[in-house]
Amino acid sequence: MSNAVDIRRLEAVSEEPVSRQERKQRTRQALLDTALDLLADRPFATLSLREVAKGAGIVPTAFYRHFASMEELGVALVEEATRTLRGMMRSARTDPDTYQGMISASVATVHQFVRAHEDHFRFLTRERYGGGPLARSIAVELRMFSGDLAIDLARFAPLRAWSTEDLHMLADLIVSAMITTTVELLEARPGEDTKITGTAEKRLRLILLGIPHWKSA
Amino acid sequence: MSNAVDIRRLEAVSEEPVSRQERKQRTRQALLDTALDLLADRPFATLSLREVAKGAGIVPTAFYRHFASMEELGVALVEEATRTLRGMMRSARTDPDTYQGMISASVATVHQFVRAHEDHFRFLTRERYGGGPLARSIAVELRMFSGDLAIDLARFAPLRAWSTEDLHMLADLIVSAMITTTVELLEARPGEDTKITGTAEKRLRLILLGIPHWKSA
DNA sequence: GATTACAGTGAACGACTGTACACTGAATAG
DNA sequence: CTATTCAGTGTACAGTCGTTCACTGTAATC
Repeated sequence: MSNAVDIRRLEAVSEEPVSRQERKQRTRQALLDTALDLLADRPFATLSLREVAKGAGIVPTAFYRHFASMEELGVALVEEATRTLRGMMRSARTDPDTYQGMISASVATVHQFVRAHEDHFRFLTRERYGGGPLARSIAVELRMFSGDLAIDLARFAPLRAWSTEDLHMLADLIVSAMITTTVELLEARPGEDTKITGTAEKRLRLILLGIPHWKSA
Repeated sequence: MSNAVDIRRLEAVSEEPVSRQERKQRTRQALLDTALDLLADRPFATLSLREVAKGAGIVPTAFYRHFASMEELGVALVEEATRTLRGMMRSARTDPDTYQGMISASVATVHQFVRAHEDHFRFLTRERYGGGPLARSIAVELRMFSGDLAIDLARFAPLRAWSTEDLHMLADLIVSAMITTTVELLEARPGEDTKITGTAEKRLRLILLGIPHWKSA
């Protein structure tokens, strides 16, 4: 659980001199980590400044040395999580080999990233639809994600003739299918992963099957 | 805004004698309506018992005459909202005419129901991924919804040979596309509706285009 | 070596939270 | 007509909340 803090506190043991900047940055990260921990089973709006501060091992008033408000902490969290998201996008960009190869590679990438950064993805999927100010900035980020995907898709031979509008429609459809998969993975009990990724691949295959027969009207 | 209460309070004007049961049921409904109002821009977990009670025109302690806790109020809200959802499902069940007719009719039904019950759909989409105990019961309800859709789909000629597993995969895909559309409608600025429903129809068309060429794996 | 900058401290505040308890008054039951 | 039921009242209490303010001790600067 929230033991990240205690580990961090051990830095006194290692003999390397820690600059003030480094110390500050570590506390800041401890705040972010604590918040992410607490977010495992609650929406962001229910976090209190005091409990985040306590979890990070500082007194409530010291919180303000790092963020002007909880909302600002939330924005930083969105940035951290979307960095992971962009990393995933970068990993998934692969040479258009076969349809099937591309599908299973993409699903595998999503699977791997979700499992390696569960808290980031949980945060993003939770707060995306949660209302509040974070939802808006996450929506912007997801739109960029979808836009990038549309650009990638445009390079595929069967899609070269598609209008940008249709490409965005397709990209949105793929993204929302992937979000569904992400949520399923986050809610899965152990051992259900292969079933979920299998269904995810089927969904993508079905979508891509329609592409050759598409007429925009 | 939250004037539902005041309207309700006018019942004293109408001369019909109101039984005690009726009065109680009205207050209960006022609590639900107030909560739904407050949920317009905040997650459920941030609602306080006191403000819901105040909005319904009763003192905080009287809240307990109707619900044992806010969570129980939330469960009642899920029931109310899913009643709307089932109503939509019933309306959308139409004779399998043409593909295109079925698609535009379904999208039109979703559009109409979302606009007529924005607060219910906002509540469902927000809390579905919001964590907490409500998310689970909403997930159960959505799975039933998806299951019903799978059964309906099985009646279509091109889908008669499909395995139940594949039918569920297809139903889930359609449901998540529809949820995306719902969220888009709820976030839309006035005038964007036709663009959104247009895209929604395209998404469904693309999905259905793949069906004739499907081979299970 | 003296001075400054600043991350973290600790007490105090007013506002708000859920809930316990004893109550009132009117619709209902006998 | 009397007794009971029960939705709603009002007070009170112990917690938690965000934020204020004056402070301390040490790393960084001159």
